[in-house]
Amino acid sequence: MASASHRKKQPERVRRTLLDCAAKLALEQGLAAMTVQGVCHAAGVTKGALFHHFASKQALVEGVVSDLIGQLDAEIDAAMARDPEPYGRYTRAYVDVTLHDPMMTEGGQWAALHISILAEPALRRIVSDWFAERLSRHHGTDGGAELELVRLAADGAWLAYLVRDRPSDPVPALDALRARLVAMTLAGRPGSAGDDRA
Amino acid sequence: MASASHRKKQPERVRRTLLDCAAKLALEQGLAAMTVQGVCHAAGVTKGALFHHFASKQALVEGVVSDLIGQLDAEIDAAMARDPEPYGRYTRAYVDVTLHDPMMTEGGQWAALHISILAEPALRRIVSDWFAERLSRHHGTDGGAELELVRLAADGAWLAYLVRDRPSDPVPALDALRARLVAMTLAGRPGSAGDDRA
DNA sequence: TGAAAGATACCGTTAGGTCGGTATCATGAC
DNA sequence: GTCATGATACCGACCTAACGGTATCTTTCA
Repeated sequence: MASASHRKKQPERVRRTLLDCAAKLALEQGLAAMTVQGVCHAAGVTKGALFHHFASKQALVEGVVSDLIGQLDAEIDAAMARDPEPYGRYTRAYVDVTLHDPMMTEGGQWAALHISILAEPALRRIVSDWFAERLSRHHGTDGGAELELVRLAADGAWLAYLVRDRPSDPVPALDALRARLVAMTLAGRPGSAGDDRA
Repeated sequence: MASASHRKKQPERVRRTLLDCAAKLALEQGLAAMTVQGVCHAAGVTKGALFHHFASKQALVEGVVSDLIGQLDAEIDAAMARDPEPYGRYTRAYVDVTLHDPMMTEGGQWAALHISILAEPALRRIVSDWFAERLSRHHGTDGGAELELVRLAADGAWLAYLVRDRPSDPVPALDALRARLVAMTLAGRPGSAGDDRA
């Protein structure tokens, strides 16, 4: 809040603060409502500083998105590391992370941001590329049709919990759904009975 | 295009034209890029006319959204009327309509608009209410957990085809997925074998 | 001292919205 | 019929505000 003038200069820290504040504002009201003035004010810095660190608003936003995706990426990696079963490992991690409580319940704010991201073509590209890369990387273990169905359902659930802007429902059957989806990934594995993978 | 001044006044027609042009522009470039000036120009009227028919831009946009939802609603009703099997009738119609080719392939333009709609809280409310109403109406025939899963997967597929901004893929396995989802709705019906509805 | 970091003041654009005016329409009286 | 009259439909110039971005000047650090 206080002016950062006659203070010890910490460029990296300011840059991080800018990124964090931008993410926070975007989370609260969506990307469209996020203004550079607002970010500067939240970060206790002036526009001069912001435009010193980021060439444009677009650059700032892309930085935020990359951060977010990196975070998601890391969480998925962590979830995969805890899973002994190779078949469908990525899909399970994906379901686990995207349908994890903090992601959904915490104000449902992630929603606004994610949607805003998808609304902008340039940012959509980033997400799209990440998805494609991740998918091709695990094609060997997660290429089955039933696994794709599971991931689609997870996306749909994410979307559904996103659309209901009434946070009255305390995320009702989310855990049940997650368990069911995880079970589906295991039911289709090679050593299992119902083996109908395409 | 020509000025509608010394012309026979047709308020309803102008209103409709405004709505249609707004929808078209929103489809082409997303809601955020849709400007009242643009709509007026496309409709061959001035801002005075627009703000005479709609109290604000928000009102115009809400009108567009309501129109769109009404259209979707009608398509679903039509699909349901063609379906003899009561169990899961709504879910099948939902899958059929949302994953229908024109909705997806046609320039992928619906995507931009739908996403824009979901990005704005006020509009999200409209969609949310419609969903809730429709769901509660068919709770008797479409309340099963496996049907919910099918609808979620349809939503996920819709989202997936929406995110890929590369229209290079000619909607690959869409028909297969649709068939699979429809089959799932029929497999779980009372007279069938796998009867595990909750 | 000179380059990086940040502040302050300013600009050009563009958007949604307003406002007074004008043309057209629906009436009812005569 | 037609003519006054009030309401509706529409025009078009103007307003205001906020946004992203720039230019320049000051402070801090190595």
